Amino acid sequence: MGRAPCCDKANVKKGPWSPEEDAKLKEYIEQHGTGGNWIALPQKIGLKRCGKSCRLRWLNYLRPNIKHGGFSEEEDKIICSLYISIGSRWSIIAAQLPGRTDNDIKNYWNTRLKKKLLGKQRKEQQSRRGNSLKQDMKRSENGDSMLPDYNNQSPYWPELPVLAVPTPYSSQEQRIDSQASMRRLLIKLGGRFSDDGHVVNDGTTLHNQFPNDSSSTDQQLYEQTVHLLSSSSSSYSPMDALNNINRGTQFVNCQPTIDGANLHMLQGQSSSFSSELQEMAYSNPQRLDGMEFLFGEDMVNNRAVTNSCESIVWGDTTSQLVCLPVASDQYGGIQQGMLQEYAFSELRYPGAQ
DNA sequence: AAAAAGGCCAACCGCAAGGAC
DNA sequence: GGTCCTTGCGGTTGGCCTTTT
Repeated sequence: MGRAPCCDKANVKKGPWSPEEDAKLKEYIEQHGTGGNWIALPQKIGLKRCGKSCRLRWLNYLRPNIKHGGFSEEEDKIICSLYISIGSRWSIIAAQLPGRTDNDIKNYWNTRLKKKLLGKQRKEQQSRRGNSLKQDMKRSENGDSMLPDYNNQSPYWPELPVLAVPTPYSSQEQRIDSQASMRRLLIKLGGRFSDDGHVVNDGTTLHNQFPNDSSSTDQQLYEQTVHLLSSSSSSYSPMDALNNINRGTQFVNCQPTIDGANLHMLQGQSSSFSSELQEMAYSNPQRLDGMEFLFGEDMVNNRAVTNSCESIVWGDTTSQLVCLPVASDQYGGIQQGMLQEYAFSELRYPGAQ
């Protein structure tokens, strides 16, 4: 038995909404609310529309305080940061941008922001490649390796935002709102708060909440969000509330989220763009200066990482909340990074090396 | 000036989660 | 506990608009 259709498809209008339909819907909802039942709503007001369509129209266009277009630099940064951190969870991203809808952000990302960032990065890559090609040829003449000089390249990383969350808060009220917002976000992602408002994070809690499974995106999502918040500017107020979380907390048997050999994505999201970013990050840990907020101090500073059997201690700093990649036995440290970058570059610029 | 290509965005679709019964 | 229904979400599509050839 198949699923029952949510509405009578034959008797339902599709396509763009007319001003009359908009007016009907808006007027009704403003006066009566949705009544908790979108499916029944169009019949009540005599609209030949599917309930889902009404809901979408209301949420994306008719409800008050909706902003369209004109994304600010600040919003760009937030979107980029959150996308890199949590992937295409548009509803969560939208929740951090008042007045923006998930659909709007999704469209904006797919049509503009993604290209903007990749374009920048490719441009830099090309100009750098021109320089390094000259160097390679010079080395080749001297009998040196043809492998690129990884130590002398300028940052490969695109000019991504360096601030996870902006600091537009000028009043205490806004700070509180923002804390509440972040709190809701963390709860949504699986976090819990004790009565005093602190995140409950006693090790067992988290261990129980998230299955011991490297594919658990919720766990990773939670970790990354906390990390994101904890690494942002100290002037950002939600951190005041979150700063002390996770002290002494352990993720028992926490699996690394990036497998060194297979270049798994940080959070297992399916976005190829995010994958590209993560690959770049992983293959170029020495180039992540200033990107601590996304990848953790250790990764940025090229310090030791844990292996899959170790617990990750959420110590005095929260910077280790992101599970870091493991250098497998097969490859080692810098060599691995070089190999991966070489392969990645080859993929992007076949025959260029 | 016209056609083609590309960009953009509103809306649709199908799936999954969660609640009600 | 199982089934049905509704909601919410992310991916995709179709059509309009703009730019390029």
